[in-house]
Amino acid sequence: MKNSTVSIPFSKSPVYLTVYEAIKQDIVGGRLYANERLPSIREQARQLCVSTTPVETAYQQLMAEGFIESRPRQGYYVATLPDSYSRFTMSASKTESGLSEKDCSTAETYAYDFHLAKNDFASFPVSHWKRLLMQTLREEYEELLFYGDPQGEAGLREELAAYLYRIRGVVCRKEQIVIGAEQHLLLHYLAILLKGISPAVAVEDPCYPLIARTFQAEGFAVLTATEADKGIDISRLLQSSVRIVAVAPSHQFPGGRVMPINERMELLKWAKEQEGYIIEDDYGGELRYVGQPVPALQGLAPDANVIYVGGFSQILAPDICIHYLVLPESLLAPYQQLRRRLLFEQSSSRVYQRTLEKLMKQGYFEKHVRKMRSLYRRKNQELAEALQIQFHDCGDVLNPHAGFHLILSLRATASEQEMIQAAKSGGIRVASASAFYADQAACERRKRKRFMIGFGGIAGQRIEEGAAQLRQIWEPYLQV
Amino acid sequence: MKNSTVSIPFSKSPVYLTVYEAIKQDIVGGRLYANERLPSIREQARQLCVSTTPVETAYQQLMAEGFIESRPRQGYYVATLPDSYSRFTMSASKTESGLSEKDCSTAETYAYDFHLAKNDFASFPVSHWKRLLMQTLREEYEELLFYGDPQGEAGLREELAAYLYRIRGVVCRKEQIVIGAEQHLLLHYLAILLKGISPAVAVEDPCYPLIARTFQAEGFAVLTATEADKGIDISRLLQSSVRIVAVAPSHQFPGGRVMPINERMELLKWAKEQEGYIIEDDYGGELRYVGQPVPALQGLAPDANVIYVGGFSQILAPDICIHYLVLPESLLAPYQQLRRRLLFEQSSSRVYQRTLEKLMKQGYFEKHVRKMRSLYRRKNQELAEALQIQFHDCGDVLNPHAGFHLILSLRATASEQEMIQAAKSGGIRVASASAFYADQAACERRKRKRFMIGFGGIAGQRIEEGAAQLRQIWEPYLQV
DNA sequence: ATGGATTTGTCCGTATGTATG
DNA sequence: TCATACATACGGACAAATCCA
Repeated sequence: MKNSTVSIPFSKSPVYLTVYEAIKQDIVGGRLYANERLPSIREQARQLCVSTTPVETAYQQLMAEGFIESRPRQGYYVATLPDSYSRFTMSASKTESGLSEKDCSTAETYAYDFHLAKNDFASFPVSHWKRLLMQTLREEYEELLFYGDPQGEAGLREELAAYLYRIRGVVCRKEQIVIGAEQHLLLHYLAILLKGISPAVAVEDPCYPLIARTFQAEGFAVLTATEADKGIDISRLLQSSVRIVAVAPSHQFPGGRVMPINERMELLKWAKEQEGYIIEDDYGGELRYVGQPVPALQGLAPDANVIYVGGFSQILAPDICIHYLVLPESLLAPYQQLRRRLLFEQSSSRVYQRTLEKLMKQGYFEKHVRKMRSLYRRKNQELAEALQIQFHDCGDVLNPHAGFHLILSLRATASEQEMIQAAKSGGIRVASASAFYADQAACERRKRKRFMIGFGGIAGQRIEEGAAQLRQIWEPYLQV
Repeated sequence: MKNSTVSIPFSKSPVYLTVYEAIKQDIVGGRLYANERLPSIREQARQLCVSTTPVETAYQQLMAEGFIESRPRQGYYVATLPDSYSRFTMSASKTESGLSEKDCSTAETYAYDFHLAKNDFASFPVSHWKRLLMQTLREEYEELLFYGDPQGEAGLREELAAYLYRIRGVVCRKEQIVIGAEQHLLLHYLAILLKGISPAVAVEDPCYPLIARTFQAEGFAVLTATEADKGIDISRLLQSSVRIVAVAPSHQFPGGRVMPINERMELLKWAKEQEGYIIEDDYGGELRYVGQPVPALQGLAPDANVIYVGGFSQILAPDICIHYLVLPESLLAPYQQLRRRLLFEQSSSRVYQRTLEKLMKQGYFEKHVRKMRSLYRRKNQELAEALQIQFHDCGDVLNPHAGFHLILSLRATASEQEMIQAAKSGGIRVASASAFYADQAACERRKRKRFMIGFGGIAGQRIEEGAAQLRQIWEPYLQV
């Protein structure tokens, strides 16, 4: 019988762990062979000059992990390990890989940042939110620590249903609303729910690609339901077997086109006759700067198969992590089934949900929406005017009526990518609109280049300067 | 030219909205035909005895929504609507449907609730959490209102990597960690990432069905990698073409089996040789009541293709909504690609992430884990003893070493469902273990029925009573 | 056919009551 | 309390289309 090499150095960690580690390493390192007998607990304890307790604990732990086994009244024996062990050494490879994190950080700084996602979250009603948040923590926290309604807090859904009716003309019961922490997640549920409907989904051209990508990942084919920049082509839908259409009727991306009422009606008629489904993307539908917000498609036919999609990330702040679906009655039972099948839980914080409910109930949310609307209206107008002045001789500002950006259409000789790079070199961030069109080649051929100029992230006073700077940088490329 | 039926009643709402609504209803109701000319702004204003402005505003809004069109210097004309309009009347159908909400509420009350999901969240370190949360709100809120790192806050991931190394033996860099608000969501990402690897995934028998269901929804076939209650059968894996295996090595569900080291080694060897992937579900891996927590499989071979899955819902509270994956290096680039393709955002609140980071950095989290462990250890032991006393003549308590529940194995004449119903009638909630086995028929045939008895949601003092009550209720079914 | 008067959509400066901070 | 901002409403100016003597 060979002695194991255990010895106890000075150490802060408990004795039994030291013993455990030492024997484990002996086994791993091949210094103790399979089926070899370990010293008995008493003997080991004597050798190490400790009591039997830590040795026994160490042996228990080793046994629990399968390193050794106990043969009652015989002793502890080393278990049989595959000989390939040494291949998997604990190489604590904490070295940095070459993987850059540039996509993660938004640390790049621009003198003039006309990016889209950069919204004016600074106008978030911080003080009210904090106060209501603390109130929730104070008054309801015990209850909220436990699992809640997987579909979302009933109170919030009730408040939301009322809000959607008042401001967006959406007609629904709170039972139709599904709360979730992320857009893709909710659309993923939806894609699964609609899997039996048709193998393809139709989207607008152009459009924000989120819905298309999510459905694509779920195995759907994607086709366009429109000619570029035109309305929905019903005959096209009828020719194909597609029975799911995704639209953004109150603010098509990126151009901001509003779907006219007759197109809405035709789409609803199509859905009714073909038993099709309409996904209504209404992100930012509250923000319209000319006249009233255009009521949602869903409200025209509350009993039709329209799924309304919205959220609070843009209008309030991303930290809220609350988005929602409004499901038609026909999808309620399937959704409940799906939930039980996939075993998902609510992904949004109950505390945040309750706080948001208070914010809405007490009217602060609607106030905030109005404030945002007027703030953005001003910036939108300033930007439109500044661009008009700078580029009136070679282009136009399109549809500056809603959203967080507008479209600058220019007669130019260079490609959009070249011009964006030039702007970037000059410290200005703008984006191309072409990326969102189905036919990239057609965009290339177009004489008129289109850029998305966001006004969310830039200070009002810097808009005019930024526009002038942009004109100067782009001067060589423009066709006056 | 026909007069429209607009009239202005006493009303709180603005004139222009009244006019807008009236004309809209006239068009919708068919009282105004397509291409019909509306009264000019001035004429309409005269008739209504208002100024031109509200009329003009109303017309603008109607135009924006596509109900009417303007022919400059000629007049406004009603647009062409599909004749099917009347079918889509604004039926404000706010009636209650028969749809019950029973699945949503957890309102059912039991005298003795031995349910699993009901944890002792009451021991959540509320005061520390609140304090740190407020600190975050005070000091970092402006920054946190904007979009953050889509993979999760770097600071939290760093802290988490250190914690996982200390407590679970997981070896990883923060770049490998992906934060998300929900288990299914993260597993959904993972399923897409692994789509090219193999068309099937192998799971343990029994196991918690979350991973299987998620992968199934993503189109994977699911097969079992074990005989019921046995270890992973490598030859079985080799026979099939499966190259993805999901396991819970530190605490198999529901029995609590710990995967012995040689099985771990063989599994890792299999993964290396077959270029397979191992998904290590480590929910509740921190909670072991006998000896130390068993280190994670991932740490045995940090450079192998092991995906470690964990979260804070069970150990802290569901409200946190923070879960995580630890990806192997081979999946980092594919993950970044996926993120750009699917355009998903971070689904967990940045404020919560930062607060959790502080909770961990300042040691409160580990303190909490230790507290939970000793609390659950006590309750676990009390329950095990109580059940042992009550049922020693007709069954056993299996493996009461970890997790939030233990298994009561009983010789009984009735089916598990019958007995659960009987318990329910007596005000006691317990669950069946059979639901988690692949072969349901085999479970039926088994003489020994298995129940999952949770101790999370029940007060320590009520355990003994509850066990006695349960014995009394089940008396008729037992085979002594 | 024609030129002037009228009507039209469109744009703009201003006033008022209400809400906000 | 007071100053400010906003939504709403008023009335007029302009240029293009239309009508009519």
